[in-house]
Amino acid sequence: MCLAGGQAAARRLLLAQIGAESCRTFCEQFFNSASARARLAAMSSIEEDDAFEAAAQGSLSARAMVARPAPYLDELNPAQRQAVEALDGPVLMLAGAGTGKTKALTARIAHLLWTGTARPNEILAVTFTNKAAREMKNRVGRLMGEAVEGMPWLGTFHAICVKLLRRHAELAGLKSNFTILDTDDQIRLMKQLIVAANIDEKRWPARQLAGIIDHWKNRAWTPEAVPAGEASAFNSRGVELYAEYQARLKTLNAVDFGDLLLHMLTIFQAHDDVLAQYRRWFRYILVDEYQDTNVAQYLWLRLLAGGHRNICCVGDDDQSIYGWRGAEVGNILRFEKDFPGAQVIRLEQNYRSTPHILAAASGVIAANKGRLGKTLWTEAEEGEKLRLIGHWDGEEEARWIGEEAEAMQRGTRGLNPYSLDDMAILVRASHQMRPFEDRFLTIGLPYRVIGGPRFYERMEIRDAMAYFRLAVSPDDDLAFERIVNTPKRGLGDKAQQKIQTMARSNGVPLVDGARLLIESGGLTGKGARELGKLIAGIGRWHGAVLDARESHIELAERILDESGYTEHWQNDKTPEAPGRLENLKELVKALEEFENLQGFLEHVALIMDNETEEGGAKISIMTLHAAKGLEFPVVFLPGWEDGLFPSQRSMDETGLKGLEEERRLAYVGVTRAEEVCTVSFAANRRVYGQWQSALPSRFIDELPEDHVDVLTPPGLYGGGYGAAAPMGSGLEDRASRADVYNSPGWKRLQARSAERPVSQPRESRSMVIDAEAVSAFALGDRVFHQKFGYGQVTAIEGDKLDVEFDKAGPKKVVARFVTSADVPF
DNA sequence: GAGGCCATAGTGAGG
DNA sequence: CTATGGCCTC
Repeated sequence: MCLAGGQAAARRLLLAQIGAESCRTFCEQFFNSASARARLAAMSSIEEDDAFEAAAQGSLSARAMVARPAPYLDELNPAQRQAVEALDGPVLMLAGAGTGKTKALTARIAHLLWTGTARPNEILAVTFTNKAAREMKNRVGRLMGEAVEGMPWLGTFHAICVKLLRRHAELAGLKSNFTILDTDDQIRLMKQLIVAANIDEKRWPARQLAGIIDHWKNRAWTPEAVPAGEASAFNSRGVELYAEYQARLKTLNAVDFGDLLLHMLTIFQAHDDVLAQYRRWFRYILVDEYQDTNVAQYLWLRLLAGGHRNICCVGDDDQSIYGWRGAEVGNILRFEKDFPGAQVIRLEQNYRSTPHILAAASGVIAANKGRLGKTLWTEAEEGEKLRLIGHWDGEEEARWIGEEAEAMQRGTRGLNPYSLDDMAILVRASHQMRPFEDRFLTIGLPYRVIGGPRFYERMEIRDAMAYFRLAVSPDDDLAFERIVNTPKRGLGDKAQQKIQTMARSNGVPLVDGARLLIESGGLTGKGARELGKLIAGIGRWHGAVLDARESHIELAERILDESGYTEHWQNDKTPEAPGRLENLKELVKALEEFENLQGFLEHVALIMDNETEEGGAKISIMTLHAAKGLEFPVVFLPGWEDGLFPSQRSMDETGLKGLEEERRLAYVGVTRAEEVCTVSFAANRRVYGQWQSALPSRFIDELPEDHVDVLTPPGLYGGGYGAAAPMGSGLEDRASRADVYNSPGWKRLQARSAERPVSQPRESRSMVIDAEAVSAFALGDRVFHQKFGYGQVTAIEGDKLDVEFDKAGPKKVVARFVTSADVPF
């Protein structure tokens, strides 16, 4: 846009030349020469659409010019190859778990490039996560032999929409430098609106409103378009608040995540010329994880693909697990209707799991109705059956998995040792992680939690970011609100109220409002002095940003020091303070990868992962949702109990639909495993401090018997399970204990275990110990307990011992939980 | 204005 | 049971 005329003409010429080259040379140049990359990088810039179109028009259709066969095709199986070579027209690639979906998708991109069918910038490839986008970029690069810097339109829905919306911001009533609010900002904004609307924010919390509005945006409903049937939402005032929220965002020159898509969708719908332009640009469209698309994304894709219909969607209806987030499985089920004549290609050869694991997964998912249907098969060796084990309570489950992980790590199962990195524990809900963390901490088993609170969501990081945001744009009111009294500047509610009033009555941003307030003498004393310093600071930092002489890293450090924020945490004596200072250092370090603060902020708004990872091998703990797309040789699936998994709440909310989504989640869980998959459940679990019993999950009944191996834990059934009740747990009184054993799942489990020969080749360590343990102790014996460590027996009462532990002091313990300290195992 | 106490709530999680 | 948030007191 702002190129000097001569330069622009030169670039036009250059681009036209590229277009006229044979595609082989083109690819070679593009991927192998730095200058060609630079040219393409320039070409991909959003500001150069004139040049872009010129190039597109001046190009030859070079498709037929390939002489050499493409190298990546040899690595594909027939179905994958078919999916890769069907370049024109609508294609639905139904790719089961572990069938080489990403491989096919990236090969398809490579094929588009290699055959000269499309240039890198004519391909729109959308994913849901940054991780998926990154991986795809890397893999296309590897196939083509170089990093792909010239694929500007490979990214997440949101990242692509940001690029587009910056270009067309004015059509949505925004300036192109709009800010992107995160969830935290949104909620604070809504809270203000709720209070302003005189609604009791206790009964109607902002979080809930945020959820409703998000839901509406996912359905592509603008405030005007929300159907009347939804009007009762949020005390009947949901739509009204939604409209106010949107208006407020507009005045703040801000958007939330949902808006990124919705604004672009409305622009496409209202401006034929804009839509037509992008239909010309994006000649080939690829969509990953199509089963996860919501209505807004679906409509967006349909509009863009509407002309040429060169759209390839990849997905697996059996892995649709984001219905609660607005995803519509219907989108994938309906694909052939939406795009008549579409080719449907099924990828069914699985390269990940053993036949037993696949069969178990298929057995579970078969119970769902309305599937497109796939039959996964594999050439892999038979391997082990899926293992099933019941436990008395959640702690025992955690203990057993800990021991099992250690055993597998040592290779004592008669198999090769596995690294802890090869193992994962997949849970339904994040609170299930805790027993494992507790257990692993006590036995010193290294673990990592995937998907915990993320780096950029931590308080100190968000505070620091707010300072950076103010330095870049001083009129960022939400950022100002966040840090005006952080660190404490003696500016409480009342002072902040005054600033708000002053700003609003003068129609200026909060910083200016604050300045006016001081000048008018409306604020005095310490507060005024501190506020004055803050305002001066913001002015200075903003100057430094504009000036750009100082490196942005030094500037960032200076901002944190001058604002007193670093000092604030240095003076803080809570145990978290050192960690927070560490995080701030990390943040500054992260700046190094960017050229300036603006670039960094843009990046962070869309990318929130925390990728710092060091240390040795660790077992991974994560939710089933977080595990999608990952694979591990060894997978543990604990907590398969009705109510927990399938989740009661999910079933209550959406009935059969919810249950089916839970079942798909089970399918996702099992199919993460390559070699060993262990499902477990506990008869009792402490939930919010209360003991609750549960029946084994109905999904356990759905596991086909021929592919399941029932492991018999010691002391749970087959006699003597009462001994396993932890002391003082209150379980002794539980009348419902027997009920557990009346469920079909349990009976089946017992029937299965009865079929098994008495001695099994693999017995857990505690089983062996157990046999000796019951009668093996005498007063004064040295014993070892997994939780309490070493100690000495001071009394014996049946199967209960009083033990004086060296570290933990006197405790009553059940004999089978201790081992003789003299006997090494 | 800040710190402490009490009440309350508590799936899943991408951008 | 624990984390968070609002309210009340100093």
